[in-house]
Amino acid sequence: MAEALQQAIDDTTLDLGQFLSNFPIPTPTQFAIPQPPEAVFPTPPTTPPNSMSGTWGHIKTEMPSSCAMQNEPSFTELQMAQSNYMSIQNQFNWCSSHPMNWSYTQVRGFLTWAVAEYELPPHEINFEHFRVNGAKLCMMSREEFSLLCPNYGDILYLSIGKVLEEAQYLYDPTPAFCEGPSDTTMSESVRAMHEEMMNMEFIQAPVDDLPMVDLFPDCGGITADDIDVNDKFDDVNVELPSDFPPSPTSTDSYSSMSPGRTSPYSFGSESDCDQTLGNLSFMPRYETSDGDSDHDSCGSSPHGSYSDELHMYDSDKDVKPTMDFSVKNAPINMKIKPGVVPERRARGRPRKVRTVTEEMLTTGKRGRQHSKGNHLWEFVRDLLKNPSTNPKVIKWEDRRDGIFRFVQSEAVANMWGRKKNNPNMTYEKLSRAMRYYYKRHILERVDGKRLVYRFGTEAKGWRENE
DNA sequence: ACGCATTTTCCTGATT
DNA sequence: AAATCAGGAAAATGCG
Repeated sequence: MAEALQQAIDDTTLDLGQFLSNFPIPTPTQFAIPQPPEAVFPTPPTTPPNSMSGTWGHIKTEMPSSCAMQNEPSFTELQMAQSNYMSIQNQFNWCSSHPMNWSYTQVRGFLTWAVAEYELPPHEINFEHFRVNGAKLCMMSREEFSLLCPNYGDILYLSIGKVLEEAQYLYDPTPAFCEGPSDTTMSESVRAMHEEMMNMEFIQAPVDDLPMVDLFPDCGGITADDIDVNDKFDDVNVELPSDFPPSPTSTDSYSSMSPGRTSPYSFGSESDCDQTLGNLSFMPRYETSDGDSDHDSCGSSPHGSYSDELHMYDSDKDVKPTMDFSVKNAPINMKIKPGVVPERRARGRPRKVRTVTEEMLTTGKRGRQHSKGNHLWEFVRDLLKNPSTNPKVIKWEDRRDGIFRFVQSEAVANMWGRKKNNPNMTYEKLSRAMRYYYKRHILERVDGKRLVYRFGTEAKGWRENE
């Protein structure tokens, strides 16, 4: 019995030394600086059965334990993750734990699932080649996947990324600084940097008995005040993994996932970046939306703010004034010409440019704009009906009168954005949509109370006996 | 193809 | 001071 247990432990845990060796400890500066834009890469073809939402490419990196304890994961993340991740268990029970925790058997289960899910020809995938535990699988680069499975390594690589993306929500507390300072006083560039940090995703060491790898012992070490606004990128070590796709053709950002990672847990190299950046094509911010929350490891290339800057340079739209960027280390076409004052961005919603390729890998559909049951007010109503969201993120103020309050406004926005495959959703935008409901009497104003709304005569289905 | 409905995005200004 | 509210404007998106 004890032997069997030990065997099981051996099978599920990883070699810590090896694990650590895969984590070159970045300096805070390296960590905080915005990464170059991420080439958009499609997600695997379908979300798991019963999943609540579409794709949402997140791969998290290790987070400081000191941070990990300060904030609980957002409800959105937990709920979605539970829904997606736990719903795809199969006979191997492979998704009952974090991929980093998987035994060889669970890895096999995952492979089995992937073969079925993506309709891969089983004879093309030699499971024996993947005789690794989950930790090792997660460490594998795209090239390694391709080596082990020449024709379908890419898909498997993306697939494990997808699974990690789902798994992260179950295991990952939001780091403290993700809730960082409200920053309307920050310069735009510092704000962008802060947003970049906020958008970094983190994976908590998934093995309970595995010591946390404290990569950033002082997670609060980086603050906006530490950053010289005018030197935002002066010491940027732009890092991209070696497999950073040059000149991506797959640009459906709504279905992008985590293209930049070499492995979900590894870091890229500077030289790689230099080689590839010049070939990248960039999309409008709206297009790159997934990337805001689509970051993977530190070697990846989150593209939120960085692409904004790029965008200033290649478009006369979608630019913000008062931004000052110097990207000494960036390729020439990524730099803002000195003295060029970006024009004010055009009003209205930025035009979207969409190109879809690699459709086989694309789950890719954006949440519908207004299909039945998909309206914002219905979504909000359903959150109120759901005991896992009410009262934690939204709650009744007066159940009978239909008055409710957003407890965690940004969490609700996050969830709404997730439903619509729009990671850029904010409470500000959501609330604008809410205000449109006043005219239609779906909502009524509740004066003097912030974050409080009331269902109107045209809103149905919110009453207890309805 | 077109118009409409429903957002989404951004903005300016006001209020809390 | 920051968050929120208000509502205009314009664009995106899906549906009929």
